[in-house]
Amino acid sequence: MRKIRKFSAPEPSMRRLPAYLHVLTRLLRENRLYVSCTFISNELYLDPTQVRKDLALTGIVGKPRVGYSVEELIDKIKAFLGWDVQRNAFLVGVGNLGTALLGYQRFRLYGLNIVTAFDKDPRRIGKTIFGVDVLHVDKMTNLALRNKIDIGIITVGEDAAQEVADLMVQGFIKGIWNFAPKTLIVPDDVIVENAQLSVSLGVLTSKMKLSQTEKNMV
Amino acid sequence: MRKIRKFSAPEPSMRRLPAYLHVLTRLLRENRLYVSCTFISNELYLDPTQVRKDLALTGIVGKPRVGYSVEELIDKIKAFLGWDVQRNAFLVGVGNLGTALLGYQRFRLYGLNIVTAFDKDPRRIGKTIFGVDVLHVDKMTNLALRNKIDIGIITVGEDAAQEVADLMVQGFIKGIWNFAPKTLIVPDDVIVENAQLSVSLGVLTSKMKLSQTEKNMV
DNA sequence: TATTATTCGTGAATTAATTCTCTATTGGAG
DNA sequence: CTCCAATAGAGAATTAATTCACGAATAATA
Repeated sequence: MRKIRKFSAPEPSMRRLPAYLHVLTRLLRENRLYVSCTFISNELYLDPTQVRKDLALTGIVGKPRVGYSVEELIDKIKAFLGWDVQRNAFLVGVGNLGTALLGYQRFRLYGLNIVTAFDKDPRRIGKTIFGVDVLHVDKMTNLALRNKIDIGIITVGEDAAQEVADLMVQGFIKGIWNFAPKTLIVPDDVIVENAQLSVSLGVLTSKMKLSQTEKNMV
Repeated sequence: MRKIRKFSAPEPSMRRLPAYLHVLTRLLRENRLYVSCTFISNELYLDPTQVRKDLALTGIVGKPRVGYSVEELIDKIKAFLGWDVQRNAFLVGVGNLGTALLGYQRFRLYGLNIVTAFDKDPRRIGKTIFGVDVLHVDKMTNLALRNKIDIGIITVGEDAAQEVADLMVQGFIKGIWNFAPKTLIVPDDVIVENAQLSVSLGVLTSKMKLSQTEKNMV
């Protein structure tokens, strides 16, 4: 029996999907037509059943003894991640990180199209960075309403983050990608994904510390 | 009975700790001496028991009816995350993202000190970016051996990532912070933390898609 | 054509993480 | 001084995620 599409997926699974895509695009370049869970699990040091269950989320159906079609699998994963459609985004905060994101070509692969950037600093306003115009943040809400913007990227400091989020909500932006070290308050129908660098660094340094402690004990 | 320090911690807990720190440093600025789990859980929309268990990982002891000492809690969390000591780091790949990381002042708060940057592109070598010298990547391994480098930050493309990781391993770097969209192969005693932007973006766009589907059904 | 090895898919078992429930403590109010 | 309300802490119960075990399908091989 076919399972009914769930409205949520395990977040750990979602976080693994992009890694599968990296392996798969390489295989596509190498002109491989089929791939098995076993192969992917070896490449990424994961349990094969886990890979199978993750891939099943996308609705892919494999052939026993053969595996999955590489091309089809890529399409299904992209579709599952929502990377099969283009999404227009506004970016607020053209500091170092914001600038880097504006220049990150790879976002095209994920359907992310940064349309315009915003800032408060007059020295930045009026510039064009990697082909993206920088306007005053006051203009954002109205432009978002007029142009149907899907995603708001917040790369301002923690002090301004909530304020910027409020403006995005007013502009009917339904997805916020928040790089500021601040927990944002938004209505229920707005999705916030936090992408603080500190989280990742904390996991690394914490693990380094723990492994150091372990070594001292042995 | 006092629990013996574990050698590992739930990764979801580790990932929440930096958010606690954001709240706590704000409270410290506001001169608050004590804070309860209930307060923190309200700020961050988390379950109070979850907060309590997370904080317990750090070894903090609270007072009933009062809560935890803000200052002490900050120190314990920082210690648990390994942010109480300074770690020297090399960064390889001075593109947009690498440059942004070099200019990210906040890393000081986490004890991360980027000593030198490396690249292969002759146009970048010899420059000084945000006070950090850029050298040819061939010099990295020897310099790492001589200077005792704790962390290697990889901000090169996927094609060069493994090669760079190998050089870091040769230089006795025990922690790798990998921004390249590639799964790295390293010895057991080296810790790799992946920080691909695509993962976070995938969670956001995937959730946006799922919430859209849900809406269409209702 | 029959056999074998590989792989998918699924349900069960296990392990990890979260949430619930209760007890003990303690500062403040009456 | 006594009672009350807020809170930490710890163990139990629940839920989520991972891993195990096995049956069914199928391409390759003898």
